[in-house]
Amino acid sequence: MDKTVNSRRTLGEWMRQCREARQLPLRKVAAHLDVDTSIVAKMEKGQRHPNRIHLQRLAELFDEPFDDVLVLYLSDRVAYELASERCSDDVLRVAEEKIKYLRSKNVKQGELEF
Amino acid sequence: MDKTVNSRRTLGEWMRQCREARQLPLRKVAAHLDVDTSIVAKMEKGQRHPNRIHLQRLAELFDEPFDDVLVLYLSDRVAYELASERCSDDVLRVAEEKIKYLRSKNVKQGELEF
DNA sequence: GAATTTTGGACAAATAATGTCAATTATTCA
DNA sequence: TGAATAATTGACATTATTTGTCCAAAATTC
Repeated sequence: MDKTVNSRRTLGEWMRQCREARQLPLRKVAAHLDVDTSIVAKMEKGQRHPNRIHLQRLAELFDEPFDDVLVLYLSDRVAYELASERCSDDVLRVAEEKIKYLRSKNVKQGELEF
Repeated sequence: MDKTVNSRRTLGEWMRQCREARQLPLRKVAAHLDVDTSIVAKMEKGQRHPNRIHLQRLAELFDEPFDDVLVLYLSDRVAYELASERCSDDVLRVAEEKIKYLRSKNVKQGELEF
């Protein structure tokens, strides 16, 4: 649970730390992701979201398991969405139940349609 | 936590149950929300998301505390987003920490910008 | 079986997200 | 210092996504 990658850090901060640890300029990461430098700068600040392909490339570039990066990414989305809401704890607990519920419902129907 | 409203039910299912309990046609709810009937039908199936104003009107129409409806709504969004991901449990736990982190960061900066 | 209700899809309008570019600011280091 | 490189920022066009309306077809009710 307290994996080094994911604990109390945003995806952007993880990116920046990885990049600086390797002394790479934004340009290099940008080239690897095949986007403009400014996009990477914004990603590191949480102002832009990488897509799945970006995540894969980040994982390979920074030598991190893809799943960990994915968790980092998804939890970012949830966190940014809920950070300004008073009731975020309730939301997370209810969401956990609801996910189970949705899955069981879809298993019953034999189809996945999220 | 296990409030009647929120436990293991989607927002749409809650809407439908409330509506049927009162024997209202979609038309009536639609009028109250000021949208087309088909939108309400889709909301009940989770194919359309109500906005904040809709939530307020739903709360008053079905006589439910607004905050409960809000939790129902937000947890729906999270659940639909994560239901198809393998690692949703990790995501929720990391997200919880991250929310605290984001808040403390923004408190320090003295500004809210989510 | 007529009237009402519900469902679903096509469509246009509104909104949000994405990436490129260029200009400005900051940092590095010779 | 000052030239070169790096980082930040905002404007902009483009693309996706979301939203609601309208309409026609099913389904339900009575």
